[in-house]
Amino acid sequence: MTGINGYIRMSEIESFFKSAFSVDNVIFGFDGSDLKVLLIQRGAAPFKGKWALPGDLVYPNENLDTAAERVLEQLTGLRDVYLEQVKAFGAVNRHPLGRVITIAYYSLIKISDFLVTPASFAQSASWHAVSEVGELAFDHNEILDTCLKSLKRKVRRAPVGFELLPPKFTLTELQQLYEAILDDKLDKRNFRKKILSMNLLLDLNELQEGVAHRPAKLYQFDRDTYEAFVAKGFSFDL
Amino acid sequence: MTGINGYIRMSEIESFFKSAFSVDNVIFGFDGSDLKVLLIQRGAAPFKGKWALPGDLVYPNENLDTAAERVLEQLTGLRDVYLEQVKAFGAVNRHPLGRVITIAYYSLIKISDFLVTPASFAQSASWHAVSEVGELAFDHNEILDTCLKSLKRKVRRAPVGFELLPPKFTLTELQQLYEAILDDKLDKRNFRKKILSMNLLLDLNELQEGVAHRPAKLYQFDRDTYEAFVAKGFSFDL
DNA sequence: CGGACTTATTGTTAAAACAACACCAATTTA
DNA sequence: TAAATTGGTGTTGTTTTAACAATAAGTCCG
Repeated sequence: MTGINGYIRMSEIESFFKSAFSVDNVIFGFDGSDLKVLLIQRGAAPFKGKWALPGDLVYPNENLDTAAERVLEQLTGLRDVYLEQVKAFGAVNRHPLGRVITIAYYSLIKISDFLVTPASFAQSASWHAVSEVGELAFDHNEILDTCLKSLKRKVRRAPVGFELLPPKFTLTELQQLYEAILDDKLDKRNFRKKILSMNLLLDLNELQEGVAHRPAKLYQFDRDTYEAFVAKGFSFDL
Repeated sequence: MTGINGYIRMSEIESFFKSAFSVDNVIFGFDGSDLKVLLIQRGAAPFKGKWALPGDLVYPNENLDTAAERVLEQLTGLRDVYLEQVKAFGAVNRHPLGRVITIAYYSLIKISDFLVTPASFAQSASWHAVSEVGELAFDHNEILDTCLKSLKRKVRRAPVGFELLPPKFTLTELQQLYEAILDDKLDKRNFRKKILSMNLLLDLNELQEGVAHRPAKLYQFDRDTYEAFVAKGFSFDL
């Protein structure tokens, strides 16, 4: 159906409208060696003091995606960020204060863009290596797991990894990012061959600076070429 | 967050609890040549008379998956069926009578099992070829599209196609199923080679009966072997 | 019973993708 | 100028994929 289909009485309808929904956002970042997730420390019950995914109730006149964007912006000040809906979590008792289902999203942000923390509650937000996250509030461990699996799948089939890197990056940095996400070592020569053969990287003819060894060439993701390829049925595959 | 995090007033909380959620279920079947979807004709406003996906509001103390199973069982009488959550749809105005977000699922059933229609509203349910579905109620065309895309992806990476076939089937039937889902012709020899090399089919040493031509061998999906493979990290890929 | 009809079954080959592997180059620093 | 560090590059054998067509086993009809 969806909804009110004539087979339930009006008095019953009201009891259905006693639920709420929220969005929770798994915000991923990459610091050069680890895949990280942005968590907040809860300042109020329930689960006061526990680490949790940033999230909020969805306003009555707000679209789900908009709510997820709002949560992200309130916490990081960032807009126009890569955002993907993953799954709804709706176990009856997942929220101690009532029936709340939550729609899980993940975002990919450039960790270096996250300098200030505009929202009032943000002073208690911090990055945690995904591999070292402890017990979270609510069912947030399950949500994080699901989003991480979803990211692993996604990153092999669409060039979303670039969302986590600064605009200019080296091939080694890119490889380290993939290794962190996939939790697996990749062969350097094969990786470079494959990535470069896709023609999605623009060689900037610039070199790294300030490193104590041979500087690497800097590249930039060529979004225009990518979108032209996609339009023609090209599929990224790693 | 999830929920009530201390940054909104109680009076505001109540207004959040004026929303409802539903599940909608894209029930796929296969009739030997077309991929089909089970639709119901709405008997009440809104969208009275329009075809729609079967769905219902989620009971206050009911899990999402359970609700999707219930919708399926009420319509078809079937239980223990392949069911997958796909996405939440929550545009503010998607439901004319209030804020209702819906969680979309798809199910895969053996069309031959669907003989009787126990639910009272089921007399108006019928199978429609996916390629010929017209305009549906609500945002159900979008939901159907999304579920179909999800099925196409899934069917290449996990052996779920078997859920749509009777227990005994021929390789040609299996191939036709894949062709219907993927909307693409496959090479017969390559298809058979690939499928058989996975060792997921049990040769029953039986032949088709009642066909006006050379009868084909019958096979059965070997779920035990599949699960043993999965446990060892094997991945189905078509 | 034989020929026409229909679908089932099977193998080869060339091209592409993949996996495994090691050495020299460029820069900084001591 | 030598040591340390990371950057960059090719080849080969193996596997996978894609393209392609002839024979086999039954049924049906005359």
